[in-house]
Amino acid sequence: MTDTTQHRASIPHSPAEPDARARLEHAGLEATPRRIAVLEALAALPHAPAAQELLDAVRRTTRMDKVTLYRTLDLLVEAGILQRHSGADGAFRHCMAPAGENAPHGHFQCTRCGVMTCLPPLPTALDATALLPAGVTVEHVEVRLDGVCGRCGKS
Amino acid sequence: MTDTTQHRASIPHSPAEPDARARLEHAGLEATPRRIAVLEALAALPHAPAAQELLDAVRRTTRMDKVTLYRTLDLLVEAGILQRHSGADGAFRHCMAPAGENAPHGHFQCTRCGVMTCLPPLPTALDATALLPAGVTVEHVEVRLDGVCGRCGKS
DNA sequence: ATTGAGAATGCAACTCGGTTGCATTTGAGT
DNA sequence: ACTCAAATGCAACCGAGTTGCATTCTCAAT
Repeated sequence: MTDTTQHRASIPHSPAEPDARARLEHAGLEATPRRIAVLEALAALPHAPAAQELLDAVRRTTRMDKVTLYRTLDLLVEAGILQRHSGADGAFRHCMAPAGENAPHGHFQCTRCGVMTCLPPLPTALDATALLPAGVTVEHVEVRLDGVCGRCGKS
Repeated sequence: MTDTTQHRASIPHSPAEPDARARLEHAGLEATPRRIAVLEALAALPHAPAAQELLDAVRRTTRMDKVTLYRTLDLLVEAGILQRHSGADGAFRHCMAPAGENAPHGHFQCTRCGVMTCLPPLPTALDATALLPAGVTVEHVEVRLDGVCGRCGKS
């Protein structure tokens, strides 16, 4: 049968595609169409989207179930390709992990529109470890500034 | 009918009760039994509990619906008596707001047992505002360190 | 090109934290 | 005691994220 369906993500290769594929294969993961689509959609967004927003973006090019998205996000976070951050609304956001692994960055989230944006790497590296109770090990530092973004502030 | 039920929170006044009552009245809120019970339970806990854990604690002395707890927490956060923080698991935790309002504190959360503990006030006051995009206003700073606590680290 | 095994995906149903609407109860002020 | 607004309980709901299982896809070995 001739394949006139849109079951396959037969998008003409976008410029970001080879990069996404490379990142996946470098991490030892299969470079499947959905995973590439997720990475491309994420790279194209100027902020760190919630799962639903990311799903909407991916679906403009690729058919994908929400469960697949959640599993893909788990996988990519596990592989260190993405970072996961908790929003002030209790939903998670994801963004590309910066190249310099050791340069953690914080986020700003608007309490009105909910958009979360990445900040440049933190200069004053939190030496908060000095404040910790004895015997603890820190694996991850989360810094989030909540407030009102420029656009919401005007209206 | 004779009232043999435990509908009323007829706990013999605990030492923390007058304080809780004072805080509520100072904020212009009715000092109802549930609100006092929530504040007492929270003050008695050594960490910042999730709603379910707090509800369990309150129910050891007072009958309370979960909706009432959530509404009470909203109210107390709004009044500045409590602080709300996002856990790494997406659930909120609440703790007493420290006396010095201008001294924000961070939190440590164990990724295994989920317990969130308050840290001393941050010494290196985040001057991250310098990193922010133009036009934004910051209302709240959230700093969370995720890792393994002493107890979980041993086992 | 064919095929077979394991990984990836979709679908449905579910869990869990939190919320909403509405009826009932409580409690402060008369 | 009476009244009326505020507080509470109950049931039903919502959205984010998860689980189980059947189907489809990938890739490697023929």
